[in-house]
Amino acid sequence: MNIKAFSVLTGLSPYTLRYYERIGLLKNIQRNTSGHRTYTNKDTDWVKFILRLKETAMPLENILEYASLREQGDVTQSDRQYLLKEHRKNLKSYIQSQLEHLTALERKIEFYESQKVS
Amino acid sequence: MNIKAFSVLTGLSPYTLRYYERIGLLKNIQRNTSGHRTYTNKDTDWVKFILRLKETAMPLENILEYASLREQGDVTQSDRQYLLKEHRKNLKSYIQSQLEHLTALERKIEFYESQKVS
DNA sequence: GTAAAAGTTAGAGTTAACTGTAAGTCAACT
DNA sequence: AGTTGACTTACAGTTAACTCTAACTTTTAC
Repeated sequence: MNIKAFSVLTGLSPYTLRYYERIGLLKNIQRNTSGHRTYTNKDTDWVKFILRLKETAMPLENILEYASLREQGDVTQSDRQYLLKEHRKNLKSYIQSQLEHLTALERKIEFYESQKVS
Repeated sequence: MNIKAFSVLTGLSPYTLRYYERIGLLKNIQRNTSGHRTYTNKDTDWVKFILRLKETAMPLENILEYASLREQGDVTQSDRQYLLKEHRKNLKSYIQSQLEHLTALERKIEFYESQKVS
C-alpha cells in the first residue's frame, strides 16, 4: 500500500508518516522499485499502537524508547512490559484526575443553573 | 501577594503568569505603588479554574473565550454554562476513550506476561 | 548605604510535533 | 507521448505554550 492509502488508513498525513520515519518511530519501511514507500499490515498494527500511546498523552520521545526496545527483538520483552506497566500506572492516575475535573465541572454547571431566573 | 508567592501558590512560573496576563487570560491584576503586581484570593480562584480547564486539555484559546465572557459580567452566565456543558460532553467522551486505551494496555501487558518463561 | 535578590518591559528564543516548499522523479490516464 | 497528479528528499516554516534575555527599577538583608 502506498503512502496515501496508508495515510487514509491510519489518519496520519503523509507529512507525518515521513516525519515519524525520519525520527525513527517507523523503521524498515519497504520501497518499491521506484523508491516509493510501501506499507504492510504489520506497519498498520505498529502505527495503531503508536497512536494508542500518543492518545494517552505519551510524548513521541517515550514512544521512541519503546520503539527502540522493540527493534532489539525478543530479549527486550520484559523491558517493554515494564514500560507499559509504568504507563498504565500513569494512565490510571491521569484518568482519576480527569474524573475529578469532571466532577468539579458538574458542580460549576450546577452553580450556573442555580443562578438562573433569579 | 507578589508574583513569586502567587507563582508558588498556583504552580505557574512568573514567566507564565505574565504571559497569561499578556494574552488576556488574567485581567485587571492590581499593582502596588511601585508598579509590581499584587495578586488577590479572587485571582487565585480564577487561576485554579483556568488550570482545571487546561488540565482537561482545553486549549488556552478556548479558555480565553470563557475568560472574555466572564469579563462581560453576569449577562453572559448562560453562555458560559453552555461552554462548560460542551466541555463536559467532550471530557466525558475523552475519559471514555482513555478507559478504552487502558483496557488495551492491560491486554498488551497480559500478552507480554504470557510470553514469559516460554 | 550598598549589594543581592526580585520586580518591570519588550522582544527574542525554545520545544514538540508537525506542516509546507522546492526541485526533481514516477505513475496513470487519455 | 504528454500532462496531471502522486511520489521522493532536504530543509524551512508554523503553532501553541511557554521561557529566557537585556536593560532597568525596587525591595530586602546585612
